[in-house]
Amino acid sequence: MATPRKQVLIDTAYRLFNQHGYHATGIDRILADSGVSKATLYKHFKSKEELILEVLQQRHEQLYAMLERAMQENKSSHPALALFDALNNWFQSEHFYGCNFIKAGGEYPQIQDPIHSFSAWHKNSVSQLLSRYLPENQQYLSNAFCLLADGAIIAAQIRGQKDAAKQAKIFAQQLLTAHI
Amino acid sequence: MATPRKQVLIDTAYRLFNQHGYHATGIDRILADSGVSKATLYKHFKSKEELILEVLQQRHEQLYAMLERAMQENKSSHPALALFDALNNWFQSEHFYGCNFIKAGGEYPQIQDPIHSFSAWHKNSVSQLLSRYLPENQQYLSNAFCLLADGAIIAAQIRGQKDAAKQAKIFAQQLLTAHI
DNA sequence: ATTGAAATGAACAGGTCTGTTCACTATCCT
DNA sequence: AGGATAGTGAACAGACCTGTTCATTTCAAT
Repeated sequence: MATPRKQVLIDTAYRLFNQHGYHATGIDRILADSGVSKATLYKHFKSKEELILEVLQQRHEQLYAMLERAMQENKSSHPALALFDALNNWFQSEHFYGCNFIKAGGEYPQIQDPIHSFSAWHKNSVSQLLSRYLPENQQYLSNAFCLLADGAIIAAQIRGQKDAAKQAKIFAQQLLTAHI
Repeated sequence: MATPRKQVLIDTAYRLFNQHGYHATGIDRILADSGVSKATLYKHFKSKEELILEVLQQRHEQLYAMLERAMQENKSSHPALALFDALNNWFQSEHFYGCNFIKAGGEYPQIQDPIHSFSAWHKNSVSQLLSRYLPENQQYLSNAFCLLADGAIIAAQIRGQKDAAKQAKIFAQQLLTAHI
């Protein structure tokens, strides 16, 4: 069963946005790479912005599910630390181009922009997910883990520091044990 | 004494890049806002890319000098912690739109791109500056502080969490005291 | 007052951008 | 067989993009 055209567009756009950025990726390039006609794109999405939002929406669902699974499986000493194992796997993969939401929030800096506010919402929901896997008396560490995680993403993306997640995990561990 | 045209262009471009991003800011908008003619721009800069690089260069010098001064003045309990006080001041200012270098590295994702590699170089030089203000036996904390700092920048920029630097400072303090 | 450097304004070239429209085709369901 | 659904290809509009060119103006230093 062939992939529906709409999904082909989303997948292609996702890849191109990652490789080249949102503004730098034109509609025509997405169409050429996906082999879909322009009329079809504008039947499924009323604008480029809507396509971007759907790409981010799907990416959010993937990521959220992946993190939740990782923390439930709990291979690390503490469930919340599994976040950094997941990050590490991501950084090692060929398809790591930084965080979509950080980059989208950077390219659309106005907080009232739907793309920016969706990115903010995503980051908030990850923070809340994290706090569900921290004990009652260590809720405040959710913020620390978010800082370390986003910092690691930046280090890996900008500086090419692919071991950033491993380092972040060590520091997160130290914070956990510092206050038991 | 009037500001030279070249500097007017750099200042205007800096503001517009911050407010709207690099791709989203066209040359014509920079010219209109600065009141400089197009011929003059292309006498001082051979391309838009060169203008971006000079904007980043000046920003790097400002930032680096500011951080070095903050750590030398050393109003916090530990010189390296002054980084977070500086970040906090920045986040509170009206002119905070996130880190130029993170956003530039996001909009120009190819590591061989001069804009991306300059951003990487900037982040590395801040990391080295930091390690100069950490004792011999705590050098590894330079990485931790970088992660916390960049994470705080993202939290403030994307999520509007303006107290991110204050939180980051607390966690940095805990890491410092955890290993004395 | 003259010269020379610096900047201007305006037009132009050649692309690229998003988004629209329309006649036509392929496919599946009944 | 007939009709609905989905997609194609191509052309078009109108705006915006970077970068070039050149005749003209401004202005400070000599």
